[in-house]
Amino acid sequence: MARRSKTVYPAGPRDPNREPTHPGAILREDVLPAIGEPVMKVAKKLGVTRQHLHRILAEKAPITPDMALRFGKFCGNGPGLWLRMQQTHDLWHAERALRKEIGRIPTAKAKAEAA
Amino acid sequence: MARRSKTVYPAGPRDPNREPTHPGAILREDVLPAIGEPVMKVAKKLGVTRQHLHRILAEKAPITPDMALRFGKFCGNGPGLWLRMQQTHDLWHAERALRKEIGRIPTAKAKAEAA
DNA sequence: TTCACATATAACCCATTGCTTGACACGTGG
DNA sequence: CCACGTGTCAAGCAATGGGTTATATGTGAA
Repeated sequence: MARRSKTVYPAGPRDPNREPTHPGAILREDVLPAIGEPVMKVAKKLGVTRQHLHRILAEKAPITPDMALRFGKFCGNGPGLWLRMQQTHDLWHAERALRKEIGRIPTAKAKAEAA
Repeated sequence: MARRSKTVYPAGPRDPNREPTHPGAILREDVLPAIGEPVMKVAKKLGVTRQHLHRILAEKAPITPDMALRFGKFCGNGPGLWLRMQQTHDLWHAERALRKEIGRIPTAKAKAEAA
């Protein structure tokens, strides 16, 4: 099993201080080992360069909708999983980067329009 | 109520031939009217230019994680909704654009490694 | 009428991103 | 040696997100 977290079970609600797992980690630690094919061939089948696949595995490139569709087909589980993981990851980083700015945005109250 | 679909209830599974609603449509047709504030002021509060907000309302700019956080705070419902809508929208378009290419990607079978 | 303020759209510019190409060092097995 | 693989880097390119400026249109008040 992958060594991504010490938490075993149950996971409980997300810890906002831990960076959400990059989908590349799952691919690197779980998926590709299970497949057992060399990265070169996988990249070829996916229709991307081996360098780009490496960068995803190194968590240096994100899973775009494009890539989610490719992995989804290749893994047989559809694009949703990969896309959601990436989105969670992105959101976590954006939240950190914009925390101060978001704090300044007021919450709008719905105007009581005509009944 | 907005005139985005003839379907009333129940919605049923997604119709793959209909383009998923762009989040800008919800903002334009439901949210902003309910708020009742001029676009200029909303843009100011969100911390973006009014032109950019217009582009979103015209469905010509996407909801990025950045913008999702802003709308999430402003609307009080968090970024998830907006981000998911955009993702669904993006995925639908990517699926169309890459249909042929994805078809060529084989589905990998897990190698039966050591027991 | 003019003025202030709003909507809505378009063109341009710029920094960033996703991905490819090409190259490099390194390892392993025939 | 050589074929094949891993892993990383730098340069380049096309596309994108967003700001800035400008223009056309509309509306209510002095």
